[in-house]
Amino acid sequence: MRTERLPTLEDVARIAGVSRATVSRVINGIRNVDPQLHEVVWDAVGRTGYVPNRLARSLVTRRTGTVALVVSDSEAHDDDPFMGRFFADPYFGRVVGGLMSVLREKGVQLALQIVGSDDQRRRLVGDLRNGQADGAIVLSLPPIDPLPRMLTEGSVPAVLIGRPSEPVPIDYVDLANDTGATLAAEHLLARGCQRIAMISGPADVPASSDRIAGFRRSMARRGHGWVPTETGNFTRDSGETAMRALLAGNPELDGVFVANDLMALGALAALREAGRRVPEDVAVVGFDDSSAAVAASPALTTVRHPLEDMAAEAARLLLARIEDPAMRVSSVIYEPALIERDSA
Amino acid sequence: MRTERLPTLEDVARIAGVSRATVSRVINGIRNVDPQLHEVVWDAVGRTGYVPNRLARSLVTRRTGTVALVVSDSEAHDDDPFMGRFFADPYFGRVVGGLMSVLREKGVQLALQIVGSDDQRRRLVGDLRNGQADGAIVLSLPPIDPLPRMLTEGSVPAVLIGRPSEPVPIDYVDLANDTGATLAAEHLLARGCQRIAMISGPADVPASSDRIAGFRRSMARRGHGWVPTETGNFTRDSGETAMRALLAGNPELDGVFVANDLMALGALAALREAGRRVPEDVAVVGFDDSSAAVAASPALTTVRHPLEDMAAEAARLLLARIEDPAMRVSSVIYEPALIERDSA
DNA sequence: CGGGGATTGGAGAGCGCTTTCCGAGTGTTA
DNA sequence: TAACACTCGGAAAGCGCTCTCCAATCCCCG
Repeated sequence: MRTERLPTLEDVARIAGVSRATVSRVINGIRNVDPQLHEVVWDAVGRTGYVPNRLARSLVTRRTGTVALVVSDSEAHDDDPFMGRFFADPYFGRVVGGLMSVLREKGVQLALQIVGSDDQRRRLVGDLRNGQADGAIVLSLPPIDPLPRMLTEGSVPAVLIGRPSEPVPIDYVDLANDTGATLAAEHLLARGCQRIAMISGPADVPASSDRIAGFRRSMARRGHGWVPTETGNFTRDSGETAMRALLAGNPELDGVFVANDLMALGALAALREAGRRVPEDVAVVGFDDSSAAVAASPALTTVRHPLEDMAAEAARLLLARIEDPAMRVSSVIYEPALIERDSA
Repeated sequence: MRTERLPTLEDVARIAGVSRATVSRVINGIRNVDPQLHEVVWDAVGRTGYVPNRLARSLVTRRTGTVALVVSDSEAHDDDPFMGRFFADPYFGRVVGGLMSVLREKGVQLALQIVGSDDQRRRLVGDLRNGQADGAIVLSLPPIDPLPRMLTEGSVPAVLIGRPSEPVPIDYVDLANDTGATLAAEHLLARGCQRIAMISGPADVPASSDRIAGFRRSMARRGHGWVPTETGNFTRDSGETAMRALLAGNPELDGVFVANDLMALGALAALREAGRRVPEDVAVVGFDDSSAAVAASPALTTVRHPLEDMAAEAARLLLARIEDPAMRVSSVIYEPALIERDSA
């Protein structure tokens, strides 16, 4: 590869017969530059094929036009298949899609960052403070995560998707998970289900515990003080396993709320295997309204989680905070809705 | 937000009582520095909480430690829902997961770039040449895409996932799509299917046309010179529509090869709706072995597309090319395998 | 026709880092 | 002890850009 040097501002300036400063002004549209010169400069830019060097520009402006999408994972179990699962999960894609829908038109780039250890988190915050990116959208996976606090302490503009596990003055967007669970409970009850069980996610992550709490509370209010529950980890297989366990312990069950669609898919398989018809014998309500819900058969009745919208809102919030770091800390909570299909 | 200036190399040097150059050497582990000084410097780094500024470093080293994941789309239909679909598709996540599995341990970042117009492509190539990233992994969606050629002409290290639509001297990884289609054909034939149809993807994208060609060729060799075909666009809904059309024109059909799992899901729905049992009445073979395949009911017999592995290999290839730009252009073709499940 | 204000272009000082080039210090050999 | 080869740290020149000064030019009005 020839190291043919690329044209720089300097080159353009020489060709246009003006100073670097002038070219810079023209390119950035600053101040009134004599229209004649203006044209001469653009002409030179065209002839040289000049492209501004973003790195150099960022170094002085302290702006990169990039935001980081940080996935904060718990300690990596090394050759851990987890991240693979995470990326393949529709969750990740939906978030990226939502973010890009607003970032793209603003010409802002997205840089992906995975941190799995506190050391990596420290390094990340350091880089961010150094202006590696203008801000961060954070997807926090571990039950308790020091990252949000580190970010605020480093005064790095950041927005979480999902509420922080411990109270931290940081912007976030979240779903009213408890309301969603309530919707599911009421639907199951309204259908006439009598023996209702639940397949939950890990009890220690906020989104999951909110769903558990919301579901239990609603059921208790309607006289169901005890809800048989099995815990999964949001994967399809764990849903299948949980459903089998539930069936073994509660053969007479006629309704189940599954804390996400992927697990519901597994549950459906286990039910089919056990010869139960859905929804006739057992009604199933999922959560997320991911693409899996409509792919399932029967199509899943599920709680809609407007993840794309939430991610888009997170992006907007982040952009606003970057613009005005003194902005009041705010959070946006989305209301879920029940999507009725065939499984309940 | 206080603009408390972050410690720089200069500060560390002052505290350690040495010159900037020395600190730089210590930090980058260059040359033998007196072990004593070495320690003094690290101590100063620790005390100040110094973090090197990657931007500044990149500006001089011409290395960013970042590779771009470029999604080259056709002209955006503006408020086009397409990108949303694309990100939500398991395809995107699987690629990201595969890439990260390699990049992560090398400490290389991934920056996401979407280009929808030739203008954006030009700008992208310019930025890349300017060292915005060390190289690019390209996901090319349009039937004919000038990007690969632009990249090679700009001598930007790049690797395509999927072969280029027109011959360009560029590294790529691809799947032997035709072989995959052959696998599907033989399986259907071996099952004893007599009237076999196909739901293909858009005829103008390479991956899709290879599947069509491979399938037709294999069928022809076995005496089936004519294969009823409907074209979809790789979405679930298009698969459903295509299946209906196929059924309408060929009510007696007993086997169908669907060019990806998502469309197969739709086909399954259409078959169910038409009262056909799968696989008893109609055998269905999908393509990709995405998570949708196992989620489907009946679980899809499908052609495995090792996308994660391919993406990982693409990342390795890219890293190698960045290291040695003169490296011979190479391509890696993966062999698909038939995964037998319940639908055929 | 001269002076004040407004407008415009240029010089140059950085942004934070790497790296070449040197000179000074150390050890080795004849 | 002198000559030589090394080793090691520091000074300084950039990487490509922005932006603050400041000087030059222009216009308008008295």
